[in-house]
Amino acid sequence: MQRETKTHEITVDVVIFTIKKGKLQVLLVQRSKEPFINKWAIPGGFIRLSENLDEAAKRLLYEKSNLKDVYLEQIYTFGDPLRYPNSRVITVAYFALIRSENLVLKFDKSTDNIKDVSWHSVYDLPSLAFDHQTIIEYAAQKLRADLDHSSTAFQLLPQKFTLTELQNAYEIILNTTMDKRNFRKKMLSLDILTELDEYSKTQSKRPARLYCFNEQSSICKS
Amino acid sequence: MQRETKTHEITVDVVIFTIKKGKLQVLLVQRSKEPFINKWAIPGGFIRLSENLDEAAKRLLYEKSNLKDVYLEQIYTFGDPLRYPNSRVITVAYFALIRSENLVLKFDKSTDNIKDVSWHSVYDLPSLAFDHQTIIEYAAQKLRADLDHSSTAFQLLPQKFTLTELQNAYEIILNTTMDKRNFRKKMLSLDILTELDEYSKTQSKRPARLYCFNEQSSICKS
DNA sequence: TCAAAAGTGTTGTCCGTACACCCATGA
DNA sequence: TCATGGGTGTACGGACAACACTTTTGA
Repeated sequence: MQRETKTHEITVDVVIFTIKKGKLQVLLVQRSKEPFINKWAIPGGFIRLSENLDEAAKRLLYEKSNLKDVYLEQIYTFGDPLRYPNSRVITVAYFALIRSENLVLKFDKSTDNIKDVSWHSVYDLPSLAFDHQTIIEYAAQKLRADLDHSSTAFQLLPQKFTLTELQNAYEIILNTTMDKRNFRKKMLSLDILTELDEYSKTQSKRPARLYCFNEQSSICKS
Repeated sequence: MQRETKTHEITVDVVIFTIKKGKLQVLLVQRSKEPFINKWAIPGGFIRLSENLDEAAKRLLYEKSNLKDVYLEQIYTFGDPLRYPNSRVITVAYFALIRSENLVLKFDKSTDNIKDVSWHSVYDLPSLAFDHQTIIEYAAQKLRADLDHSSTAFQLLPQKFTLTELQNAYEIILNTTMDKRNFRKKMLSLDILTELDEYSKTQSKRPARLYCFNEQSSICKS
């Protein structure tokens, strides 16, 4: 990180959320060099001159997770002069939502200066580099605020899901519990779900009906 | 603006809102040089290495309006590679709310490269430089979204105000009309207003009771 | 036949909305 | 005395919250 302290640098950092093992988790990378060697951090990187901020976030996400077509949202821009030691780095924070089933972690230790990559529950984070603790808190707060007003939760579920799975996602994100009947009534009244003629054949006792999410009232593919 | 195109630059732009003549207005500056000579723009500028983003916005606001202690909120960060001709400038947009009564416009034509400064209704904007039209739309949208959830509207009113003035502010910002009885009932039920033993002595016929806003339930100074 | 999760309705409360008239004052 | 804006209450409907039992299946 040789640089003079005369200029600002600007990065994009991406808080990657998934639901895994019944918990809301974020993808963290462990740094293999100073500053904050061995500390965990959210993935990020510099913005190329040719790309806009969303594209930069998308590229970083692809580099880490191999995933495209992921839900991404800008959260906030952090620019405290002291957030980065020995240089001025302003970062535009994003969050991404991915279905953990799809994920193939992909990282290159030599070029990325990363020692390890893994998931961590948002309620049990290791010691984090920079102001990344704050960024994750902002991200989680925005994710929760988004839940009501959009199609956010579906981004974390497989294409076909049961109402119980959907409710679990809400409960995990909001860290609360909800009444089953009220939840179903509400969801079904929103006209955003298509009832499929398929049932889950999982470990449970009674098979549950599967639904899919209609974005823009298009019919889900069966 | 001598620079190479190899680096990003980062600025803060501030959409300054006020209510004036019954309209929601923004402060715009007319550019006296290229690019976009003669076009109007929202005030902005570079971030100093020693200041964080909020401080930069605060300073820019002070330089333009002479006001301190103003309500400021980060909106969004815009970074399209083409938003600025011939260079890459990423901007962190803020909005500010000020009481127009207090305002003394202050600008220095020679150093600011500004030809003129004036207020414009958000519904009747001149042709704007860069992507500033988009930024103002984002700002107005966020301002409207904030109205319910916080003390936002009070930032645009004098310390003591009548319920009709408050309602007018809401109506102007949301570009709608509201029922007087319902509005008053709602506002009074929120426990955020202190009823004063004072009445407006303005042009109107019957004097109206004045209220003030209790931030954190502190008593307004009389 | 049992265990485990799926599925299903009703009731009360609260909040938002619609709606019209009298009051106090200055000119 | 009149014109102008200030000030007030009620009734309806929709949304949300609380609450418990039956059904279906696999083991």
